[in-house]
Amino acid sequence: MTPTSNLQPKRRAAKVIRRRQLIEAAIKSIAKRGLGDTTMAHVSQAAGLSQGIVNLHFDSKDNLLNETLNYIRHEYEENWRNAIENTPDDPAQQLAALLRSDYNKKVADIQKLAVWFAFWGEAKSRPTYKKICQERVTDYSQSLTKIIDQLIEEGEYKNIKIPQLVEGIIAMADGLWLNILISDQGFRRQNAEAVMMQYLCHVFPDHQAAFD
Amino acid sequence: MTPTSNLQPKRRAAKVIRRRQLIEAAIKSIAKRGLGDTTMAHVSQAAGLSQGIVNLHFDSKDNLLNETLNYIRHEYEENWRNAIENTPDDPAQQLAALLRSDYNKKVADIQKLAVWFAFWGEAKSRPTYKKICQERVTDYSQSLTKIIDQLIEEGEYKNIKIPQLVEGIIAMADGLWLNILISDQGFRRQNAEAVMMQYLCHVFPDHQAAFD
DNA sequence: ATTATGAATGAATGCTTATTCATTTAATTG
DNA sequence: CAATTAAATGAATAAGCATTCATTCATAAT
Repeated sequence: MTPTSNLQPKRRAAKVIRRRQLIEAAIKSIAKRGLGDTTMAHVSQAAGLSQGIVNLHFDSKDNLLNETLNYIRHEYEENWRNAIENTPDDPAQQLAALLRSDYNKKVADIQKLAVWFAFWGEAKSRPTYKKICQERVTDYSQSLTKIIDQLIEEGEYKNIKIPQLVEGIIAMADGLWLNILISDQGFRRQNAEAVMMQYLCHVFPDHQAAFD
Repeated sequence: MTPTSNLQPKRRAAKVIRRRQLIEAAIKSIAKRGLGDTTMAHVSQAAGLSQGIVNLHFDSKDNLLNETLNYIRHEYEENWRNAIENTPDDPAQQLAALLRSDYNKKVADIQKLAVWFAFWGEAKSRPTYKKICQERVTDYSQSLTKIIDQLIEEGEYKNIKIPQLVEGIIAMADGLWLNILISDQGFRRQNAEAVMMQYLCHVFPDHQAAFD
């Protein structure tokens, strides 16, 4: 038996809750001050707890940050998988739902975007960050490709290079996040959604109804 | 007369050269270690100079980083303005040239991309970074809009919402940079260019010749 | 009620790092 | 060839920070 499996249910629950609480405090601090200026003291204070608390639950700062990135990645994936599941089994509608999900209040929240960009900014020199960021894209593009395959067959579209279209859509989706993050209040989630939908209208002109 | 204008030519030149040298050392270090792990010692060592040299030429680390961002922003702008100037006065060709310029060896170099993302990652909490990043986009989108206006008139395209198209193109351009940065050797500059050109083909089907 | 165990605290530690500045080196001038 | 001025050095300083751990607090078990 491992030490953790000896814990009583209530205590084990408390541990999970505290970890989430600290991750959310980390997100807040990263959004407020950036990754570079976020200290352990900031995180523990934001959580209303004491200095040593992060080391107690995550061993190190590095580990906390890895888990923070993992957390928003899973939240992101859960969000788009939900969107697909709760949409009728029609390619065009599914495509619209998948891409609209990127501009949900939950995931396109300005704090979460700040965190994504903070980690992307360090990804080149941090293999762990890079890997998690890559995983996010591979899962997403698999689902996206499947839906587009169906839509192209259904609509008998010609001359569409699928991998390039998928890469283009994902690129635009990320770039619109940047626009939301950087622009001063001018560019919002709904705006980003509209830009993406116009793109889809151009590529799939016979299915414009789904993208309005 | 200001103190600097009293300087002899040789020494004044040296000062400018040293500053550029230090900025380039900063770029190298940021690409290698990230913004968060880049220290003054790293920068001065990369430049082959002594500890205090950055403070001598830039006063502070903050200032060096601001100037570094400024530097790549100007390089970026110079690059696309050159591309437009060296292209025949035809909207479709100019559009292609402008967008291809984003994937030049010079500006889409992996080190420079790492620097862009490093600063974007901190932009939310650093007004100076944010401002410079915004300026980059406003200048670019003005030129882009002008060219697209012409192309739409020439081609008599209907139902194109110009501001949204411009935002979409810029978003895709930035997102493709992210793809180059994050993907392990899989996705390269030419690949990104092809994705973008396919997008333009979809939007401007009567001008596909310019985008091949 | 008592004991045992896990959770949380926060002061102390030691390392890292930006910045300073007295000193050295190099170039320019008269 | 001095004398002057600018550029560069690098050891010393001081501030900030992650991490540790002896101690306290809270909860569960007996």
